[in-house]
Amino acid sequence: MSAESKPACVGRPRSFDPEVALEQALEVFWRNGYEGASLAELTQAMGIKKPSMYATFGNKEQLFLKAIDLYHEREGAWYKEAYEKESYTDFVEALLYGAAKSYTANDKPHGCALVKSTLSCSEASESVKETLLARCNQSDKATIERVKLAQKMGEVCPEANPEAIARFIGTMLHGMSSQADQGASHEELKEVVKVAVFCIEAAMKQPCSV
Amino acid sequence: MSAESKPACVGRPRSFDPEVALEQALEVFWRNGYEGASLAELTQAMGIKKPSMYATFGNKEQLFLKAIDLYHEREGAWYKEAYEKESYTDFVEALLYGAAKSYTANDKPHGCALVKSTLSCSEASESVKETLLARCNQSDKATIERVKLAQKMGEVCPEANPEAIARFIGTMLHGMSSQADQGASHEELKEVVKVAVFCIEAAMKQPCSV
DNA sequence: AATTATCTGTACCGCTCGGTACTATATAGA
DNA sequence: TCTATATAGTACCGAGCGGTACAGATAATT
Repeated sequence: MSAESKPACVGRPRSFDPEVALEQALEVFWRNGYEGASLAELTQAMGIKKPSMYATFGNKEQLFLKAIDLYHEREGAWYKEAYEKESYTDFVEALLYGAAKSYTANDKPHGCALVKSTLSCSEASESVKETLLARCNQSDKATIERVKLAQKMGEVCPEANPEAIARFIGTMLHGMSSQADQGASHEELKEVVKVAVFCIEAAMKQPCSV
Repeated sequence: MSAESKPACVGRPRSFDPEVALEQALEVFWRNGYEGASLAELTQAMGIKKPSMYATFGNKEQLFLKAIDLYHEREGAWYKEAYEKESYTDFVEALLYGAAKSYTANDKPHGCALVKSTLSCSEASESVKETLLARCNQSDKATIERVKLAQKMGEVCPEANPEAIARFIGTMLHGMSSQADQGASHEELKEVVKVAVFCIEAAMKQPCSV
């Protein structure tokens, strides 16, 4: 962070921890999306007043982007773990089951904070939406590369279209976020993943045409 | 409709067609979601002033619900067609390919109006969200029944979990809406469906464990 | 022509939004 | 103790929100 990197050892000391405040803000954004979260609700959750928030984080948009950074740090663990799996099927299973768990954690808002925020951005906040989309594209590209690797290793048949398979996985993740947001439980999402994984692995035993 | 059912042959005649105005409103809601669509933008698109809109449709919420009714009438065709297919695989293919086409039509906003609106409802408009969720649940139940029928006809193995399979299909639809909203093309969505259909049909040739 | 009923358009309501000017307060250094 | 610096809190800004009161316009009825 840049805002609190200054020692600020001269004036009146800050009476709150910016990191903790950012966690509270993230929870509000996660629950209500970027536009749905008002400054009044945000600052109340953070336990500070508006001028303190502006002095520390800049404005609502920058606060949101920093909160999303924190989201990646905190909630991106299952994502990284999936990419560390050696086999392709382990990767897919870790990704989907990890999402099922992460999207339905009891003490957090349900669904993916990124997907929710991106979808709930109206035209009024296009710049935020584009930043979020750039992040999503980054993830999509990583998935494509992972599928290409699997193809090279013979785990996915050579005729397959890696972009399409990666987008299929991305579609599942987006859909699961939507389902979780609308009230699906961890058990229900696990059942969905079970179906998806069974289908994917059945397809891998078939002569490939896709 | 109830608002324009009165002949209203006494006073000054209405100078616009409520059905046409509703179509314009639907397009705005579809593009921006329920909360993201402002009355100013709505009435401008409808070509009328706010008091005319309130006199004809009640308020923003009722206008939205009527617009969603119209959405079902107009855009629900592919959905009904899928349910008219005799075989299970035809049903699944019609449903998914129909969604791919409907969600990326050139002259319309991309994605599913229902899914988009439901996801972009913050806590401020819970009543709208619950109405939309009730509709979604209705569709989900229909899908479950369709899968159960397929199971009875021997097209899906008897050990399978119809709820899980139906929710998997629903997850695909939600995910595709999200992808379309974020810019995926018809071609890209068709590729995704191709992968999904290939996987599903491969799974059907397998001894079932799901 | 007068009356009555309905619709149209302007101009406004109270409220919330994101954002800020200004004052009071708390610390470090001189 | 006094000054400089940075934060905290109050009270406010203009803009946009959903919604409406009211006066003017347009038709059928008497």
